[in-house]
Amino acid sequence: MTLDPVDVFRALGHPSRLQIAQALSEGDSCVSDLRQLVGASWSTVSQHLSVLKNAGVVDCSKQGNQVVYRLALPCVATFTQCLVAASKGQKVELRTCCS
Amino acid sequence: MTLDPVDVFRALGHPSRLQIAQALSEGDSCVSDLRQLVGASWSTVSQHLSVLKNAGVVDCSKQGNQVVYRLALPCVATFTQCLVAASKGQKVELRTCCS
DNA sequence: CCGTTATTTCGCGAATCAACGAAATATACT
DNA sequence: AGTATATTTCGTTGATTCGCGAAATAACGG
Repeated sequence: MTLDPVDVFRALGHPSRLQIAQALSEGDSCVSDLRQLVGASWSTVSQHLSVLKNAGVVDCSKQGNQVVYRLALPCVATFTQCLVAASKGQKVELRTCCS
Repeated sequence: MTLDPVDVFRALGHPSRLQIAQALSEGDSCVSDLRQLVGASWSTVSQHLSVLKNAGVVDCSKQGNQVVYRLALPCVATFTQCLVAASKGQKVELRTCCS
């Protein structure tokens, strides 16, 4: 859990992992929901979540018999929105980053 | 030059490339300056610049016999600052992103 | 045109990453 | 304890990335 900026970028530099981060920006999720979202095997999704967690992008807690993941770096959501907007040629003003 | 968010993250997910992006946020540079900065061979630096350019993070123009690179996505600088601050446990308010 | 400087492209071996099934671990329920 | 569900870890195999030297390109000055 080093929170090295390079690790954050590398963690998000994969379609499934970015998709997971974007989903978590809308609310916490358990692994099965995320598994359905990205459409990969349990082990693959778990590995992706591990990468995101080690980079400090997400963290998790156990609730009952399932593990709930949440976005630990909200600025990732705003930055990604910014990139998505930029890819459509739009300009975006973002008030806050990092919380 | 797809400007796919995943490509942006992947491009920045390498120490040398992030270093280049951060340097360019302070001002434009030619390739030799960037080569000295990251301390790699010409071919390696050129390849890194190519990755950044294809992702839409930087662009370049020829001035005389040298190629000058500039940061095409200013929000990368603010987001990276945000991550650096977060890694030190600080909170940061950023007014604007993307321009 | 020729040499020089600046940069990119090519090709390759070494290292890292990705995805998955199988096995292991954890937790809850009975 | 024993079973079922949820998730992670392990081992492997194929794909991708990294870094570099050598060769190719581009632009300038003589």
